[in-house]
Amino acid sequence: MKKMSDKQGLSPDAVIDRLKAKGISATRQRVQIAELLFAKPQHLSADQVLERVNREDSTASKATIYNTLNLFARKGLVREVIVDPSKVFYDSNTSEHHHVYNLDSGVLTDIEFTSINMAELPPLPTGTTPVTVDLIIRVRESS
Amino acid sequence: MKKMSDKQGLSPDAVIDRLKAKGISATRQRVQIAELLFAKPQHLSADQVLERVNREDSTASKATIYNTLNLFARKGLVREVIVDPSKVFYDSNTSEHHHVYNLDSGVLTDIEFTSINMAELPPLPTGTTPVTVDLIIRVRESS
DNA sequence: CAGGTAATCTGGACTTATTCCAAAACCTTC
DNA sequence: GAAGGTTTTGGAATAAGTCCAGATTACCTG
Ligand SMILES: [Mn+2]
Ligand SMILES: [Mn+2]
Ligand SMILES: [Zn+2]
Ligand SMILES: [Zn+2]
Repeated sequence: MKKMSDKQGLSPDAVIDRLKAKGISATRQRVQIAELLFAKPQHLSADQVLERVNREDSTASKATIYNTLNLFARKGLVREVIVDPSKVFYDSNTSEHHHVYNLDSGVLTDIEFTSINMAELPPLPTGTTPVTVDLIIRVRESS
Repeated sequence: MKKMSDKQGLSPDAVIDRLKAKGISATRQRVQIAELLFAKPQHLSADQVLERVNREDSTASKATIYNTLNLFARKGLVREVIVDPSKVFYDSNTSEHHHVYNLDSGVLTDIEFTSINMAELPPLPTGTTPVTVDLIIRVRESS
């Protein structure tokens, strides 16, 4: 009987393949971080990744967490979401979508790309090409 | 002959009125910061405000710059723009508009609100009300 | 397997935007 | 001009993120 990975999400092998597909060598630390991130679409800060990776048995240092998240972002495995001036969120949902940020709770939620009807981009400053388009709706608890 | 303010922009009195209209008492430091910001629509970091306010004669401390920018933001006189994880921009253009952020140069540019055709907002998480909607297009020099 | 080389990881120091604090300066009112 | 609230201020504190130089690990070749 094949053992499935603990939680839902990709099997370790699938994670390794995903890293290798981007030309990233699959070290122990990288695989662990990737397994955590790719388990489901989610938004985690570097601190949260550090805490969760080290919660169980093995460990990864703070420097490695940052190195790895930056590497993954550069390679397109995660998306950096800049909504809170005090920390960056790393988003394992790499499909096109937008965000709702709850200023009261700090919770970041996805919004379907299609539920926002945006015309094509306006003329950008000359000599520039778009890299990312982010729509962020900040909300408050409507007590 | 009425003396106009140095650069273009509101006269000192107009600035003071604008502060008072928001219930902000017009101290020397606040007026100076407001004069700088309201001179034209622009995007400045706290550091840039500190540097420019203190470049000329009088002074304001770092703590006061932050206090004042946070106060102005809370009162709606400036808009905080979160595009760079390393610093907040304060935007003296309070009309509805969007932003282009040049990742290479760090320059932040306005985009007409109307040039983006957005349908009404999608359903937000229940129990929340929208506060701000920000569209940010990150670009690179297309060398 | 062994040795050599490059890549990766790590603890801890460092940087830096922002906030915090308690004392000083300022304003307004009697 | 004393009282009392508000604002400012220098400097300390906080915390995300980066840097660094020395291990550790991975990979390659024979
Ligand atoms: Mn980064
Ligand atoms: Mn703020
Ligand atoms: Zn997301
Ligand atoms: Zn703007």
